[in-house]
Amino acid sequence: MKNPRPQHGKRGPRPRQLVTLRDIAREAGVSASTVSRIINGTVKVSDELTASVEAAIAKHDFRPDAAARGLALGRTFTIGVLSQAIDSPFYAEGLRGVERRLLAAGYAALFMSGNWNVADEERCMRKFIDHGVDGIIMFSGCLDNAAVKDFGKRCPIVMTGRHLPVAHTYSLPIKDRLGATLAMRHLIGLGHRRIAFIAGSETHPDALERLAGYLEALQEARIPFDPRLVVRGDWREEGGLIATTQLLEAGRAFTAVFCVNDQTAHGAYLALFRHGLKVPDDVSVVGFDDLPSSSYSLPPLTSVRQSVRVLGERAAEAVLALVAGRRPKVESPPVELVVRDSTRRL
Amino acid sequence: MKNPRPQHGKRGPRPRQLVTLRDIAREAGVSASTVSRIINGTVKVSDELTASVEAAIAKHDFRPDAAARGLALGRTFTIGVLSQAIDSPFYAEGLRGVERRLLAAGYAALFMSGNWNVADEERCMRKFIDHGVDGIIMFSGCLDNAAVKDFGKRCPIVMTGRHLPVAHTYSLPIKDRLGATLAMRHLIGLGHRRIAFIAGSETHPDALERLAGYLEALQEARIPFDPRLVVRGDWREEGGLIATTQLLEAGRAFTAVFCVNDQTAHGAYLALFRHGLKVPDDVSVVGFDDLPSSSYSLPPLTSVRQSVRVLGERAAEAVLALVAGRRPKVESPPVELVVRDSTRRL
DNA sequence: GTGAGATCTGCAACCGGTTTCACAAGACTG
DNA sequence: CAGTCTTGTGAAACCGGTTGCAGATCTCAC
Repeated sequence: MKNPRPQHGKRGPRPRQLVTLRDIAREAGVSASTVSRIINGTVKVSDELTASVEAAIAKHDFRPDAAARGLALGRTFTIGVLSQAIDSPFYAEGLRGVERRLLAAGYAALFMSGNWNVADEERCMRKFIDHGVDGIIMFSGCLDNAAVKDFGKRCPIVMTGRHLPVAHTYSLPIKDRLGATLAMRHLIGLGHRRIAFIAGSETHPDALERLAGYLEALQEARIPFDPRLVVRGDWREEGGLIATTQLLEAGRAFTAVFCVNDQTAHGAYLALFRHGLKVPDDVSVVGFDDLPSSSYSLPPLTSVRQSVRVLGERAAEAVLALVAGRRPKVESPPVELVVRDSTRRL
Repeated sequence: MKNPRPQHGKRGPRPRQLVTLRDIAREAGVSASTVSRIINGTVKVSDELTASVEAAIAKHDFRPDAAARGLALGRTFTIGVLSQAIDSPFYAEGLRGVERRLLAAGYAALFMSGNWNVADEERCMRKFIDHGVDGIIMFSGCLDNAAVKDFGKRCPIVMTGRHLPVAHTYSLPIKDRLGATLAMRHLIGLGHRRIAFIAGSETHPDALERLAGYLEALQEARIPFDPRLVVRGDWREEGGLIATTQLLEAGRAFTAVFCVNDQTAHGAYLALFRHGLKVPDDVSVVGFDDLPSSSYSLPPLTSVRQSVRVLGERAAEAVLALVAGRRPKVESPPVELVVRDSTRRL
């Protein structure tokens, strides 16, 4: 005699499957294989049987068990998405894009945050593998290439930012340098010569490239580089606040600030505000990323826009292609400068 | 003769499991059950065998297949988390809290966005079920009670905001009304009498409760309610901008604005700015939620704080308890008013 | 009427773990 | 030294889907 299925709360963790494919098969008077075929539409089944099976499915609101299907099929229809912090407005935009695209394809996303440190990133990646994701999207992580390559052996990976020539891996570059020069040319075109730069972390590739763009634009305009106008931030408001305060208190003369990203610019705003300086009357400010909130800052911020949301969508597109065994054919979204009210002609 | 395992890109979607538990067993000269027991520590196994099995595991970097384990165990160690939008700074904070707590417990989170509409929410919930999540966290959804109850039959649910008396369901109320009265009392205490309110959507329970708090505080102070001072927003910057502009252009006299949330307040800021009004000199503004960015708005925003991150952590705590068959013992985080520079005495 | 071909369906073997149960060996008791 | 109790291990049966293969039925042509 078969013992009854374990009930909910007691010991059995889940009530297992309430109703299984074989239950449906029995009820409809067919075999399990037929039910499976009808659900997946893999082979033509007579209308008669289809109808009776569908009736049984509807009656019990049957949904095939994900784990069982995953086991049989060898895929879980889940993609791991690694960002640095889910509550960073920058990454959030990207995740949004990823989510949309994946959902449309019937995939779900497992989001995890690397917190800007290697150990956490590694842990996340490991967890992705353990959860059996079909693919991984990495938003410009700090994991070294060898490690990524290693994970790449277990499942396809799409990276934004970095380029990595590994099989079953795809890279979606971010046009950091170009974006930075756009911002700088804008300021220079308005007559600014003393332009400060609030940088990101010293190791992050995106940060380095943006700095490179800053330098390139200066050189292009034959403006001598003054290292005292470059201060390190931390990608966040706080860093921008501290760095700008530092510049101001050190008495550095500057008429404009280019910030490595919008959050930094918001911090800079506050520092300027506290020192009684007005944007753009006293100092012009340009950001990078064009966060949604930036069009609501006071004054609305001029910023470099490379839609992170679109980047996310494309990354999702690419990872789906990899999973399906196709070669992805997607490009990074275009970069442009969005001019608002935080910059003015000298 | 056994045919070789399918290779990566070609036909088989995934390379299946590179190395299985039975492979390890064979290599270590033991049975599969022993390996399983060693991995999970369910039963004591002799040190000798343990050592040789662990060696084999390490050698091949073996990781048990999630789908297979999920099938056998009846759980997937995955929790579905429904918010309205992953890129909303409000929800992002909550998701962050959820993520932390779940990760610590070895669970992963499947995040999905309901986009403030019932159809999407329902679709998300269905997807959660299809993916076999062990539990669900809903951040104040708009799904009706009956539907939630229905999903509750399939897996445990924790809701924030709403209260729902259903088995295997737990609610974590948000102290909307109390928070709103705190904000209002602050303004009234500063001498304001003409206080506008920018509301949220008309149906959302949180929005209604905050409105109720607004009314309650007015009544408490014996200030007559002027319906023309209440305008509907949409929880976002844009709604705040439009609503405030409307108030200003209709020539309504007011000395303070209480906004249903911080994003709305940021929109209000911009509207006031565009009309040449200064905060707090001309108009005082109070928000709700105390988003991280609010301490960087100009001027820094006075706001009601009920840590959404902590709320997320507690929700995660609760859902883990439910999954384990325990009764959750968690409470909503406290509410307090954070006074910054956007309000002044009349 | 029979054979070839096409179409539909069921059996049974898988996917890769976990767990019940039985059994063997060692530890204790009397 | 027989008998009971513990303890460690393996064989085999699950979990709930998918799918290769073979057999059944039906069509059509000669």
